[in-house]
Amino acid sequence: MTGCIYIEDIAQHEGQQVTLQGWVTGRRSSGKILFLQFRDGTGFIQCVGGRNDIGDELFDRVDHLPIESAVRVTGEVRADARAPSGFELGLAGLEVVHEAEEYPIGRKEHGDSFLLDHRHLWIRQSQQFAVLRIRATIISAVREYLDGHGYLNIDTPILTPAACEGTTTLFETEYFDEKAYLTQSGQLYNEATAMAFGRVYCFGPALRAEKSKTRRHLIEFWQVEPEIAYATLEDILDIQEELVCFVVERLLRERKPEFAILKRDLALLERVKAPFPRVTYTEMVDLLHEKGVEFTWGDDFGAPDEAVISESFDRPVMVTRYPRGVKPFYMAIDPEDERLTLSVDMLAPEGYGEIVGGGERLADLATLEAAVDAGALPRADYEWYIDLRRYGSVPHGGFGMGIERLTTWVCGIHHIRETIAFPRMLNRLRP
RNA sequence: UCCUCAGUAGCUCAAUGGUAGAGCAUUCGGCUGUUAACCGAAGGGUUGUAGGUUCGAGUCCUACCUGAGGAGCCA
Repeated sequence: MTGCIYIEDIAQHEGQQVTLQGWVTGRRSSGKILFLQFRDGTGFIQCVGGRNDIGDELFDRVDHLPIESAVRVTGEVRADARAPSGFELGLAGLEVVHEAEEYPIGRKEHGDSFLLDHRHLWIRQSQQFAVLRIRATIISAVREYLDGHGYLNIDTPILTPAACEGTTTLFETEYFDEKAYLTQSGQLYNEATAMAFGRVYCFGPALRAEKSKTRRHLIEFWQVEPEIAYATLEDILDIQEELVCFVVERLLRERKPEFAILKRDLALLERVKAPFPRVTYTEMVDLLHEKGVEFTWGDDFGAPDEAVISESFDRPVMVTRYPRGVKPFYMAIDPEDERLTLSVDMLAPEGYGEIVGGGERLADLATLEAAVDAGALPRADYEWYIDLRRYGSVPHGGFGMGIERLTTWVCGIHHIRETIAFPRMLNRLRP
């Protein structure tokens, strides 16, 4: 709209008369002067209006304007230390575009359940604004890194005939005359595209019908999955580390205002620099034992174990070479110890736990065939995947990075549900 | 699926087994620099559902429903 500007550009207009279009997030008045908290989707600003500046009629109307009413405000941009954002708008005029009904979300505390029921409105609130803008920048940075390093984006199907990782529960749907399942991961298809294009990644939703009910789980989550032909486990470690550092660096450059809204301690993020500690699963088991945690070698780390590990480091830690029993059938076997896989999980610091999982894949035909059979997987559905080992099979690997887990950690927030606009959780499909 | 906790006004929560209350929000009034403003007044209730115990149940018991936290599983 001509003549209108956005709050994110407000600093360039100091001293000028501008028009903003957005919504009222709050107001206070003192009879002769009123303060209007205003947002436009790019930021928040306070408008100040005197009764003399805007006239009695408008003053009284604005003084009774419900929260979240849509308005256009016109006035002079002023730098003012008393304003929360450093700038405020000296109100000269205001046009009511739509007067809202009584808004259900107040400025006092609310329960989780109430807020989730009103998620379509909750996302307007400043904390959610900050988290979702940081998420968008994470996605943008991930793509920027991969696109800039020779990776080709090739997305993989959502509807699939079989599980990628046989164990987890699948969402089942009808596919004309047969059953299909919603994807859990693009992993297997990535291996095919990597053999065609060398370096690839897919980015999209993953759906898991797990009855998980924790603050680290979503039924529908987004992940980016790079896959690289000729990559070894060591290569995968380097790439993960570089990618995470790249993303954090860009966030620190571009999203300071959002981190300020979240009151995030940026010193913790500034420490996220290579090299990340690299330790083996077996070494981590020893660490747990040293810390007095009861743990049996061969088990997978539970959430409390991951928390103990990730609290022991001041930056993400990469745990390698998990036992075969806790990793999917397609993981490559460690040539130095066949009880182990060439796998890696990256655990975020501050107790946030796993944000990346990956490693080197099985490249040998006979070993893969045996693994498929041992997993009791339907051979017919995996025949195309096994085929990849017949025509120019090479060492290769990749990883999946969970966008919401990464966002949760980077934002320093408590629950993963706030990192996606409309979270799908157990018992929650709406809104 | 299992364990724990909770459900009372639009929201967040109080209320020894004995008259159902506060703050916020709403409406009205006051206030010229507020930062989740403040001051005064008003309206607002089938205490999640169904049974049971009791002279008397928001409170105790049983079942169910809904939600939250955690476990397992995973990104």
